[in-house]
Amino acid sequence: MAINYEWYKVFYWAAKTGSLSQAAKSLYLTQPSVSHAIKQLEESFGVALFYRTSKGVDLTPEGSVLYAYIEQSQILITLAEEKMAALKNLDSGELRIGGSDSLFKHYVLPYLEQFHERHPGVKLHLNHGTTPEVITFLKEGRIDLGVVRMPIVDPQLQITESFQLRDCFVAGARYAELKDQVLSLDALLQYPIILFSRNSRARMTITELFQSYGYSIKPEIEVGSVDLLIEFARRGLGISYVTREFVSRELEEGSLFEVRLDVSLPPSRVGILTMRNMPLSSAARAFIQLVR
Amino acid sequence: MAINYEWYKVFYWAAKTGSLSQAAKSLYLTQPSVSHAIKQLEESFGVALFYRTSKGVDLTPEGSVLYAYIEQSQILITLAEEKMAALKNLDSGELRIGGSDSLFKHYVLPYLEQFHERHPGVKLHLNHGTTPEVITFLKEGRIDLGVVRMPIVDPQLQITESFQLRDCFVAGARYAELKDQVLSLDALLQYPIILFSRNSRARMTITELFQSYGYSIKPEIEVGSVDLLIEFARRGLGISYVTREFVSRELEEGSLFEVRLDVSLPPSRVGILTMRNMPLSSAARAFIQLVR
DNA sequence: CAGGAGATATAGAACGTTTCTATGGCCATC
DNA sequence: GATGGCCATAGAAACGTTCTATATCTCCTG
Repeated sequence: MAINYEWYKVFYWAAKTGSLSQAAKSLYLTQPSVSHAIKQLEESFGVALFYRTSKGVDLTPEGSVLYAYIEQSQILITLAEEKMAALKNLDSGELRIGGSDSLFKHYVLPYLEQFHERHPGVKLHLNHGTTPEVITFLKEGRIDLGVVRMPIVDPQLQITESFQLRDCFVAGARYAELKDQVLSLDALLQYPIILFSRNSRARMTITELFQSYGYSIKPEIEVGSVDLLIEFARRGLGISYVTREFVSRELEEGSLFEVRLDVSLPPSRVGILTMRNMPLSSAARAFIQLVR
Repeated sequence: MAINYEWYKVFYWAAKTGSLSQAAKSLYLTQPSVSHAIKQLEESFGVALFYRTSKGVDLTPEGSVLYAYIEQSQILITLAEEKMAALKNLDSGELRIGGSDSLFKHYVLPYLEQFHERHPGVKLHLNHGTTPEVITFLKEGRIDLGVVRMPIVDPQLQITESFQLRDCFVAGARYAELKDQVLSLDALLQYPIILFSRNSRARMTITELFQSYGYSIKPEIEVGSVDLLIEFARRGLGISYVTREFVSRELEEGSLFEVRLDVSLPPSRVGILTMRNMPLSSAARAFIQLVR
């Protein structure tokens, strides 16, 4: 006869309490059910597991041997169930996010702080990379979600659009004369331009914009981080193309000002990427909920 | 929803094989059954356990956590089942027997040898004691079976009668003149008698026999072991009252001879005692089978 | 690009097994 | 001798697993 693992649960409680009636209570069953389950277990092994006494039941030597194993097994299952509950309640687990450094710093960080405050048991892993790298991480299962600039077109990905970002050109005190002007693209190109290095979405966007107007934008300086973009502009090395939301502090304190143009720069959104058709972890679900 | 421990078995195999179809084969189920079980487990936890891919299934991070526990648990259960099979097949386990030293030496030993040869994995424990002690051991669960002289009357005990023993008086060369005689009880009492110490069944039996004929038997010497009983008789210190089966070697080689009497001494049987209403271990069952 | 192979998901019916109630027997205790 | 607690048994009912049949998706192949 095949053994039903449920019987082990019954056996465990019967042995632990020394009473079929008690076991029945613990398991919210009736005593005959427990009696029946034990009987089937005994028949399966062809060995008696309990001595029936007037006070309850005692393990036979064979029953004791079985109990030694089953007790451990049941304890592990109990631990597993507690652990799963902890995972679901976000008392443990982990959240792995991919994205660019600048998005992390300016956009994800406040949410992460909030998330961590609410769920201190969840470990956070941040993997920075370019948008294609983030998508690869996602497809390889190395991260739970990616935070990148829109637009992204990929049928495998589930995209949740979030915050809107507007890019703009900014300059420092050195070009103070531009403060009150509205420049044409043509006029802007007379100044030294600082752009983010090639493989970024912002760079592609602005290049395409100039092309669509028949111009070609060629940066004087290329840098690899948003921080340098800002720093170079402040020091007057040129006019930087940045995301306005990332320089809000500098704009407020006046160390940078926006160079207005006579064309509008297309806004873009931050998208949260997850794998379509792949279940999300509780932590990832909770984080997306928070961001939305 | 309450978790059915059978689902863990399904989960284990699904995770182990990385395929619901494979798990179904291993468990002799159909694929939809496995799919259903996993689904219920996931619903119980409120967490996805597997990523479904075109090639099969992969554990989610949460599923991996669960698997770490469940794998151990299932391995323990497998070990338990193997151990129980070994116990039943008498590849392991133990057999605890209580009885008197003399019965062990002359009666139980050959059977034990045979048993041990057949089931070398079964550990043997011998506890010697008087008949009342053996019965106490039995009732306390310290031994599986007792080997004692009949008769025993105890409603709690299950008694299997076995070999017949006949007691007799034996003497050594010193009393060679008795070899061809048939003595009356009266005549026997003229000789020095050697008896086993008080609290033995044999002693009680012979005392009662003499009393029933109106005599009183008073030993010259009392000893505490059958070996001494034999040794003293051989050295001519008196006539010993022994179990004939225990001195068969001495009778054959002629170092002792039986002193015949004109009354017949009542035979007694060896009884194998077990607890009534208590299941026997496989080893005990096998041993009793062997002895009968 | 169409089609096949193989994977999982879903729906609904059938089957089997657990679970229950009711009862009896046993033992210890009062 | 009565009472209460314990386990075993019997039979019925309800529940849940398991099945067959089918759908959907992906990957691989001709």
